[in-house]
Amino acid sequence: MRISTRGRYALRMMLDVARHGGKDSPVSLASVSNRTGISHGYLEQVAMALRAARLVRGVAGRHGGYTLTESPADISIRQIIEATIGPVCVVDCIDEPEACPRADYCECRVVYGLINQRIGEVLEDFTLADLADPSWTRKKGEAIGLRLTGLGAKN
Amino acid sequence: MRISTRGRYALRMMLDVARHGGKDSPVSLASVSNRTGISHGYLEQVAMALRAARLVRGVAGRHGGYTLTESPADISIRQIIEATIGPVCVVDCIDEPEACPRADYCECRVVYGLINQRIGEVLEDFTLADLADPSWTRKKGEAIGLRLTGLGAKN
DNA sequence: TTGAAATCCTAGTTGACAGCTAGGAATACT
DNA sequence: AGTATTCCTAGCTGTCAACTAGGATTTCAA
Repeated sequence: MRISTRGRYALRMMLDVARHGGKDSPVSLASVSNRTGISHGYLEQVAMALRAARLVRGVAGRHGGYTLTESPADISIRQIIEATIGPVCVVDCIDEPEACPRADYCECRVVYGLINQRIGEVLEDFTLADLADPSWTRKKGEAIGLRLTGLGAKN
Repeated sequence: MRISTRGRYALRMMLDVARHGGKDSPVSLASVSNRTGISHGYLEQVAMALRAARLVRGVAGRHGGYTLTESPADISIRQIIEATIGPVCVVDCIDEPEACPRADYCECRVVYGLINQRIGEVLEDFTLADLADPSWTRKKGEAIGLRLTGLGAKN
């Protein structure tokens, strides 16, 4: 029941690109790496996945880097996560009933389906723009009782 | 983002015990193994975790087995899952801010917290009694668009 | 009192995969 | 020509899920 670092790095990277880049000013992975502390090599792999999903555009060569293909308000967290770690699917039998011979009459599958749906909802409901907005983050953070002292202090 | 087989087996076992056992008629792992197809040896490990969490009581010796310590309506899915795979925690930084130096000002953490909360809610809201009830299962299954033909046909 | 059927407990095995690193293209600006 | 970037593939390593194996202990019944 974990979100892999790959998916989390993708979120960090997208947030960084949203903040430090513009339509015609790509953000280099070297700078993302500096700010986030994620290794350049690993970032490349994450970036490739994001590019394949058309969430970012790569600009090779000097002064190159990555730009968002859409406005942050139009990029859901779900798109970012699924681009890097695949479809949200807590158990194979949800998407592929044939994966489990018990699928046809399995009560547990309903529970897994419910969980899957809820996770999808959260991911779908929020966008990169929400994440980038300190007031949103603070509000939501308080709502679930997270201690967050220095919001937006870095990166 | 997966639910491990360990947790799923626990759910299957508890459902099986709820259905085939009574207060004074324990269900043996051999019979659970026969009905569910889960190996006896692995079931033992799952059962030990459930026992440690006081969800089942073990009765050694001939005609022994396991009984539920409470009525199915009083056992939440969450208790079963957490007994076997630990606390629901999609990312370490939620429960232990010190696990990540960025925790204090990390926007992503809010998203993870939200996801974590929702997962917990589903798990908390439903009980073993719900799962054991075919009408509940059918209703919820339809609500999320799952194809379920032979509900309750086996086990 | 012996044996069968059960839980109880620990240790070891195996394969997969997350999470990287390394190294070398190709590309584009100065 | 040189430098800073993306682009792409291959390999490495440790961890962990998912078992298997084997034995000790408990209980009951013939």
